[in-house]
Amino acid sequence: MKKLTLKDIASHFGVSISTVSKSLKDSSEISREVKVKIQEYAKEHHYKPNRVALNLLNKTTKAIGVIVPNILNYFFTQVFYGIEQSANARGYTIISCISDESYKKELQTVELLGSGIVDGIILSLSEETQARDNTEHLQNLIENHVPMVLFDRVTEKISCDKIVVDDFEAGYNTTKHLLKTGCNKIAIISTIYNSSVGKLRVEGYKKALRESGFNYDGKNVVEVGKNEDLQLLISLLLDNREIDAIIALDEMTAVDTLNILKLKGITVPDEISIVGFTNGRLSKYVSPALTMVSQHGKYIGELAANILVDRIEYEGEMPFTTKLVKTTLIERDSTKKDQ
Amino acid sequence: MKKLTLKDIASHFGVSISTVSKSLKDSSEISREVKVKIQEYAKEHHYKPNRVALNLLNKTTKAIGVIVPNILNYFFTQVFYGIEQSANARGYTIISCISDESYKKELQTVELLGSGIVDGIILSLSEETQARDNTEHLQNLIENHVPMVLFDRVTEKISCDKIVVDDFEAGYNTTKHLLKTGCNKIAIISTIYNSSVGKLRVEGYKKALRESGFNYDGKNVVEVGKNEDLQLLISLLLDNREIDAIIALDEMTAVDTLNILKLKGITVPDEISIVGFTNGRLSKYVSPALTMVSQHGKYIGELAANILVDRIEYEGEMPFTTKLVKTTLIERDSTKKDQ
DNA sequence: AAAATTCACGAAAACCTTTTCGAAAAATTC
DNA sequence: GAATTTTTCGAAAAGGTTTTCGTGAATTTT
Repeated sequence: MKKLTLKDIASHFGVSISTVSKSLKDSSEISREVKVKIQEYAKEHHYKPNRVALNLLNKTTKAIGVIVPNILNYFFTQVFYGIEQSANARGYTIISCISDESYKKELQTVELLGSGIVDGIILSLSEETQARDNTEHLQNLIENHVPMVLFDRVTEKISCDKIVVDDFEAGYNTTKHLLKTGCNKIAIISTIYNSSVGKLRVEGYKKALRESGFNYDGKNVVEVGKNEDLQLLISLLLDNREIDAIIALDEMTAVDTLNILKLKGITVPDEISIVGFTNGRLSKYVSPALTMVSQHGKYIGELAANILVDRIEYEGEMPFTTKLVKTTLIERDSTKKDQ
Repeated sequence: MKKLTLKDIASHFGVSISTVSKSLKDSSEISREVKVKIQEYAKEHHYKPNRVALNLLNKTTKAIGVIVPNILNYFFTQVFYGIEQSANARGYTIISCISDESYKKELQTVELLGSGIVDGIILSLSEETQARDNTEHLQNLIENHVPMVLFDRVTEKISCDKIVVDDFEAGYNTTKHLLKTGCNKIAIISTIYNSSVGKLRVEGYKKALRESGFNYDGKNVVEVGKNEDLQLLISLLLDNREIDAIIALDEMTAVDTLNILKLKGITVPDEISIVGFTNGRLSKYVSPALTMVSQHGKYIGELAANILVDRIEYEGEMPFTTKLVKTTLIERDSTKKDQ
């Protein structure tokens, strides 16, 4: 019933455990005769060395833990895919966990992964963690010398390697682009106003407006909570102020917004332009196809995995780095052409 | 630089390892005085028991391995989400791997996970594995007494717990439904003709046709390879035969088909109806919104995790079960109303 | 034939933790 | 004060593997 161990094989042949171990490693210390019979027996019974024992022995697991807030979000799926690819290429397995945007779950997961079952951790903060600004659990990790890479949703309080999207620039650039196409009454719809990412995009947006001589109007930034009615909020927005462009900070909201505008008989992009964040699978297929900001999720994942493995495998001191990944605007049909 | 162990704490206080271990477990064997000073020291230095050592000791890891062919496919993402939820609720962590539809990668992953780092495995076969019909690696797993649950893409050659979508019935029902709406020149577009799933759907389709007195015409089943041009294949199909409905066996293809038909000036559903498989995020948002077959991915994931954990934790003998999960047709605007 | 070398294997430590059992010291009972 | 109990701690095993070192036997060298 139980798994075959070296000890089992040893007692079967009346030899020592070391002899079996060496035989299976084809060591020259063992006579040909003994080696082959042990090797054959092992192969026949599908012997596999117990990895847990090896992990303990080697003090390394060749695994990295990944904690993402939400796997149903396409950006994170892409990052995850990138991590998996790169980590695998470098001989590491992935242990993946979902924090579900919950601080508690993130905490539990971090504690679990920090207890030796992985060689390092890649993490993007849950929204609740960012809202509470409670990062003690991560500080513990650092003090326990667990290598860590933070991506996308990061915190200044922890010093470690980080990869961030240039969300400030992204907000700035998309706003600039909309201004160039003749829009200047630009609204933002944010579902992530608690996260660093959301705030940075809004800041970039403000800067672009100011630079072009338009003053920033806080009322044009609509915050949508978890169970709030987007349709209602958009109606409210449009009734109260004149709007000629909307920036939606996630893909779902961008698509929803498009549909709501269509329902209201508003033509996109003639009356109102739309730009969304996260270039996922939806935006290409709706009509008009949506202009989106790509954050290059897969690339970020690959980068994160490589940086982490570098740190795990490098013996000496290494300064922490923060990589800034630029976004790309993918122009489709929900915005007017640049003149 | 290294992690704090019981031994370190022991030598710091000049006591034995057992004393430290017991102190941290608040054992009554240890004097209050000694206990508190050790507990405080441990807390201060963020001591965490090494999980790898515990795993070895307990011969259990409280982790389950998940191998899916493709994480970018929404069905698998959903299953994954379900597994994560249920496994977590029962105290298990997930180690997730992607086989990328490759036999080789599946093999490697199975070997890795089978070596003691997880208590059980949940797996859906890669397409290549199914095409080759090579399941030796899974047989080894069984012989090594690693509990396993196969889902969606399964094989008869391995006896273990399985969860399958009733793809035969799904193919049958969608065809029946299309027939009822007045379509009887129904084509199928399959990107998964090598997989059990794809074949079953086509079989169900055949049965429905025969039952209604239409004879099955193999030429109406279009197989689309990885790099083939869908647009071309659809044109070919429509030029050669009269078609009034198309069943697409995955979501991407359904959406693509819709766009191709629109491009050709064919109205959906008046001239041609479309039904797609996998009720993901795309189908709701295209116009007309697509009628889709939902396979209840999240539910399947939850079921898989629960069955696996049951088997892991149950001591005695338990017969293997195969659960058949029924699909649901989600009617939207790409099919005509039932009369 | 004695000395040196090679061969073939076993013992034991190390990785870290928990737990059982034993034992010394302290406290209690008579 | 002697006998008994309680308190408090340590030694050791177990989990599975790898690796270093040691040892006896066989072989080779002189």
